[in-house]
Amino acid sequence: MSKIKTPQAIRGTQDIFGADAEAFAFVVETFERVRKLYRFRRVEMPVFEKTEVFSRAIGETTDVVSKEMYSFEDRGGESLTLRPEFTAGIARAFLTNGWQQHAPLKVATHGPLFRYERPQKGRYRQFHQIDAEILGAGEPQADVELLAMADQLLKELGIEGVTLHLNTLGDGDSREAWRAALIEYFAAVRGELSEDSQERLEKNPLRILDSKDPRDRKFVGDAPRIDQFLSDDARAFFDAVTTGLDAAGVKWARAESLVRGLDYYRHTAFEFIPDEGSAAAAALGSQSTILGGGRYDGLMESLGGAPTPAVGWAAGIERLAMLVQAPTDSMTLAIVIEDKELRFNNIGQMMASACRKAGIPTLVYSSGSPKKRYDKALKANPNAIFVLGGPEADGEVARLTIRHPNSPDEDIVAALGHAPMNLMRSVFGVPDAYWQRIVHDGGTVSLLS
RNA sequence: GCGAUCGUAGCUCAGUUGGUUAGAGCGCCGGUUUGUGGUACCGGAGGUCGGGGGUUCGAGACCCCUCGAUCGCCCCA
Repeated sequence: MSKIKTPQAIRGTQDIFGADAEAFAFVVETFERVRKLYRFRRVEMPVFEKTEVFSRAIGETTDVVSKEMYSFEDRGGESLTLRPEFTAGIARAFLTNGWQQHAPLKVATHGPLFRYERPQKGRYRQFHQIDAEILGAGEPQADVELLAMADQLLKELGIEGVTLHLNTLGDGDSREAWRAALIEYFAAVRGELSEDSQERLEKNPLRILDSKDPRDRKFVGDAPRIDQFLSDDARAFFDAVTTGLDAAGVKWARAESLVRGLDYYRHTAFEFIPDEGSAAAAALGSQSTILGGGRYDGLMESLGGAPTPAVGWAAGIERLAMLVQAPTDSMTLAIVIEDKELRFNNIGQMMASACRKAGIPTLVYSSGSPKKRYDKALKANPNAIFVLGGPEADGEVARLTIRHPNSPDEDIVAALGHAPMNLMRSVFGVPDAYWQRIVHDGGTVSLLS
């Protein structure tokens, strides 16, 4: 009989547990709270879509589409793809559900995304993002509000040392003119560029601007700048965004070489990036962007819809979680059942139930030797321990010992309220005043029949 | 897709130029002690040394393949 081999987890997936899971939840909870402050409406989206949703929206030549998608055929032979991002699916939903009627529509969501990449620090094949979009809003104030929300979120998460890097890619015409000028400029020095950038020259010349290779960097400084190609409208739009951010108290830095990888971006493009040398930068390894997005006025048309201006961002939950300290649950009550008689287990469960209904996180220890139970309870670092034991003196039916392993804690006394007190009174006839004093100071209650 | 490092107990790791029966700490289980419980001590369970092949009298150590992990490149959140 051969031993069954335990299957391994899929490469690049994570089983998140413990402090990491708490940090993850803290990010999501904070996002949910902040998005409500800005009245973004919650949406739930499918995890997979027809492949064309992504290939048309994101662009066939992008890395995401050309080599990172999890695509498969369903039983009907249709090509489906696990979503590599939120925006394309939301745009599809906007069109197929007639959400034009709600425009301008502010929506927020979060969940898993999938990209077939080599995993490394802060990058996974299944990863998770929070996402916010404003659909059907062409005015720069939408960009400002969206960024103000992102800025507030990071502050409420307690993330320090991160700066909003902001750029404009101009409108469609500006972007094309700039792109043409960049190709002309870099083509002239083609042979001196890095191999990667010679490749980029064909596929995505804008990306040469933020190449890390020193062979490229020496040419980047003198490369044509978007500002030279901005139309009056595009310039006015960007000015409105920047002055709006100043008014909203959002700090930002101009990043002329910031371009975003996906085809659909127009006008505003931005990333929140840790400052060099900061603790955040160290925690993230080579991954720098924690939140990124921009305006995608052309996207709806690529999906066959009417021209619809929109702007949005997404942030990696794992990356944010690496930068936050989740608040720990402050108050815990541990109930240790010392006697092995079954009825003590039941009394312990009644006590726990009463305490939990009163809002106190409560743990019950009822397995292993009495000493082990107590030791385990101590390791949970509770504010108070109730030890429920059998009778030790004549006339006793049970005794309850209350201990404060750390220091006497007023809060837990207040938080307990009357629920356990009432329980003790009804089960054992303990007077209120006595209970109050015992809980407060620690000690033993003798429970008489 | 490319590169570097790594893979020994549940966890963190030792394991000497290849040489008897593969070790420690923590954790887990059991017990003793401490006369009021987080300590200390004793004992126990737990390993096909990631998997496969090769070299050798002999491989956890060396070689090849493979899977996985970590970090970096590309790209991205």
